[in-house]
Amino acid sequence: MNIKQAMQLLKDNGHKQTDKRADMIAFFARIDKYITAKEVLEELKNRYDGLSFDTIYRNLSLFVELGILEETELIGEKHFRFCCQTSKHHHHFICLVCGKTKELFVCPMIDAEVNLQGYEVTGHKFEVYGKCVGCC
Amino acid sequence: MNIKQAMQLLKDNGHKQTDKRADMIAFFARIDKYITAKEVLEELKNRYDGLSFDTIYRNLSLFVELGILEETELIGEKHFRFCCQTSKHHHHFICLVCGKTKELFVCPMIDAEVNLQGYEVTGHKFEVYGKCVGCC
DNA sequence: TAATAAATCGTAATCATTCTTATATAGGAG
DNA sequence: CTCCTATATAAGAATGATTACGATTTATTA
Repeated sequence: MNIKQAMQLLKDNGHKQTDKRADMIAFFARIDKYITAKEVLEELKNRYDGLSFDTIYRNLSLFVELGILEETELIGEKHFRFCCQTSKHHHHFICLVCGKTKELFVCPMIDAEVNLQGYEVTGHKFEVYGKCVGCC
Repeated sequence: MNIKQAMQLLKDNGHKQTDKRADMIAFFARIDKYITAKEVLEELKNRYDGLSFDTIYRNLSLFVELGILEETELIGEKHFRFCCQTSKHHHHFICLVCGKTKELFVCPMIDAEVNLQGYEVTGHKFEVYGKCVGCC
């Protein structure tokens, strides 16, 4: 994912390209790690006086829905990050201190599905948690 | 994990063996799937008038801490299940309709760790989601 | 430029979970 | 068996994240 693509996705799905959305997307592209809704709010509050968190939350879900952001639950709170550029299927190591990630290209799904005949598989999650090199 | 073991773990760690704890543990052993705190509360409320949800929550975290229960976040809510008898490291397919699980004995961690030199790995999660045979 | 559908604000409401304080109880010491 | 003390519990308030809502504003396009 990149900024242009993301803005285009909004338009293509009948959504408006507002300054706040552009700023949110630019922020995610720049920071490139998992952050909370609160962190997004803090960042944008500087530029937009009286910014409502309803706006942040609504846009976060919209972005996830459109495939602009990916979402995961860390320590009881939703975290979001800009979808990777990498087109190949992969998973993440996630630093629980700073939220930075590292792509992991191993995936056990092919092996797992052999044992799931008759089951309807709708998704899977493989995440490795710890401290990144910078946070150790 | 089994009921006897669980009760013994309480005693060994200086906790009291109350009727409510015994009932919670028995319930988890019997139902054998992922359930929410609310479902535990509903079950025990029949037997204990004026049961506080604080009691449920406190005991749930205690049980997780002692390794009696395992915990995961499904659809924005914590779910708990009795730890499997199986001693071998494994993961789960989880039915998002009924909470039932199926053990999966593939794990990508060995392969993943090769790419995580210099990182401190503290945990990992591999879960497959969908509908079980009974819920399809 | 006007019309309109979508976005935003401000705030209230909700939902799961945790905290607090007073009371009750399990389990060990005597 | 009885008392003592640390632990557990009840009741409800408090918290923190998230969602909902009616009124207002704004981006788009015709």
